[in-house]
Amino acid sequence: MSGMNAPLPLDAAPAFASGARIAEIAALLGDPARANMLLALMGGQALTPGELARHAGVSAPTTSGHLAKLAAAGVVAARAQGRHRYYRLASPEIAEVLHALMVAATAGPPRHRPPGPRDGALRLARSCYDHLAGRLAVALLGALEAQGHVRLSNEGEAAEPTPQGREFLAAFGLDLDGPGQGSGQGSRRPLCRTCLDWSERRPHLSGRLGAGLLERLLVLGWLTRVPGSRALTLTRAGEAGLIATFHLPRDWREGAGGPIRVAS
Amino acid sequence: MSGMNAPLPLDAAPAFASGARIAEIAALLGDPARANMLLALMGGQALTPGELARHAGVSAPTTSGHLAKLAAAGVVAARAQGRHRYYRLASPEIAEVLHALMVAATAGPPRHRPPGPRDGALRLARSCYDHLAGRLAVALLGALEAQGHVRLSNEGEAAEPTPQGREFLAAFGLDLDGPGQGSGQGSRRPLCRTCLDWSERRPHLSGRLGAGLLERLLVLGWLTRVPGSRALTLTRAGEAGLIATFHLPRDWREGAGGPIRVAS
DNA sequence: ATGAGGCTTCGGCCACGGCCGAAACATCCA
DNA sequence: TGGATGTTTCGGCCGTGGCCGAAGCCTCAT
Repeated sequence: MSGMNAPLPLDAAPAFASGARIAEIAALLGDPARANMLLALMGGQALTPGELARHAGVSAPTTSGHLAKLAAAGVVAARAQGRHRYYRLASPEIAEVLHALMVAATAGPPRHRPPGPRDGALRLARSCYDHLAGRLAVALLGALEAQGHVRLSNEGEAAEPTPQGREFLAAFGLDLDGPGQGSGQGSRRPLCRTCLDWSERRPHLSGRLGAGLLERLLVLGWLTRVPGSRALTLTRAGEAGLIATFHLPRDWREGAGGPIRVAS
Repeated sequence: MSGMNAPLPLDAAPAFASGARIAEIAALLGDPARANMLLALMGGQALTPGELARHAGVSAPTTSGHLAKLAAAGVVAARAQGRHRYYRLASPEIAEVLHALMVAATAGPPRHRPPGPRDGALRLARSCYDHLAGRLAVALLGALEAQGHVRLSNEGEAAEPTPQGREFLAAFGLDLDGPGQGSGQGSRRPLCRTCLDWSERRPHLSGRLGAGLLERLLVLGWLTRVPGSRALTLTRAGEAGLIATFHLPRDWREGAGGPIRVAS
């Protein structure tokens, strides 16, 4: 055995998940209003009850009640700030659950799935909890791999930065050894993972690396958030920067599914 | 870009998961009775309504109603066989959701988590949907790695069989190029993945390789199922075989958390 | 200080859905 | 052919929980 026997705190208590506790969480995600709120929170930004109420299409009192339940169960966490209360997903584990649900929801039977109006922009670039997703994310991972900064293995299931890649990313402003806000239990969040992009059906980067990359791109102003949506816009400076720095191919908008028309 | 641009059928329809559909699935998992049924099905065996009724602690009519709903939504699938109807989880995607829920349920706040009676046996070896989990699974992966049959990377996030390992596993009776029963949409299930063992907090093998391995171990009689439980028993022949063939360390029962006491 | 905006609490309405017992249906066995 | 076993359908009971409007708080702006 090699490094996999890292000093993980096993003693913590490996009790088994009870059906009751699972049902408790799932039931909270199982209400349309709450599901829409949580889906909005998957954008990664903390949102106020008012914004969440609009997302869910219910009144403020109803929203307040929902949020209280979600917070009590540890699904979301709140942070008071002046006159507002900002809610966010409580942990990466919860984001995992929502992600798995999204995959199952799309992979399922071919029911009627009305393509929403903003789909075009969402498919190009969006935030997924704390990292970048969409065609841009897929293309970016491709570019990183082509440059030898990241090595993919196992049919795209796994990714790992190369030594040269670490240097490159550090120069870009990423601290790969940072704390990485894992959820409790002392479990450190993995540095680099792939996450199946559920619109592109191809992997993109997640984990601490993916999160740091998105943060950096936002700070640089290369990407900007679209208010009230998970969609992200690639600025002109951003596109130029990504092409110059990451060698993003100029035709990245042309994926295997053809170019995406962004609704005007 | 490398092999990651495999011929995946993108045209299939990358519509976005709606809150409604997500809520529909989550609501189905959000009832204690149904959650317990699905947890039982996570054992990987197809079960009859009667068995599921006992697992859930509800009457037969109630169970029947639950199963009808789950089947209609594509969460479970049924197969009639004589006087019995065998139910199983409908897809790996659903198993993924349940797994994420189990992780979230254990990782959450330290609520009271009564350790069940069969915990000891479960922690040693159990089935997880279609592959092996528990301390034995973790030790087995460690042995495979030590023998150079599998290469782990990225903090245990990823695993991949080496050429030598493929040969070894083929000799053991595994067909690594088999179809692999992925769920619809032509998406082929990954060959080899790791899955965080949520009792050991360490990775073990899943994917087609993990599934094939468990199947083979059961066929050989090295592992046997404990009726009415997800627990698996390592037979004397099995332990000897694993030590001889896989070089499983003799003291595999002694994990980082100390030996496990199996309730008598 | 006074008002405005945002959020929460309270009270009450109503529907959805889980639960069971009884009975119908299906399948296998004798 | 009859009876035993497993499964589903039907009917009815009842609790849980989502929803809103009105009113109360709190925080900030004027």
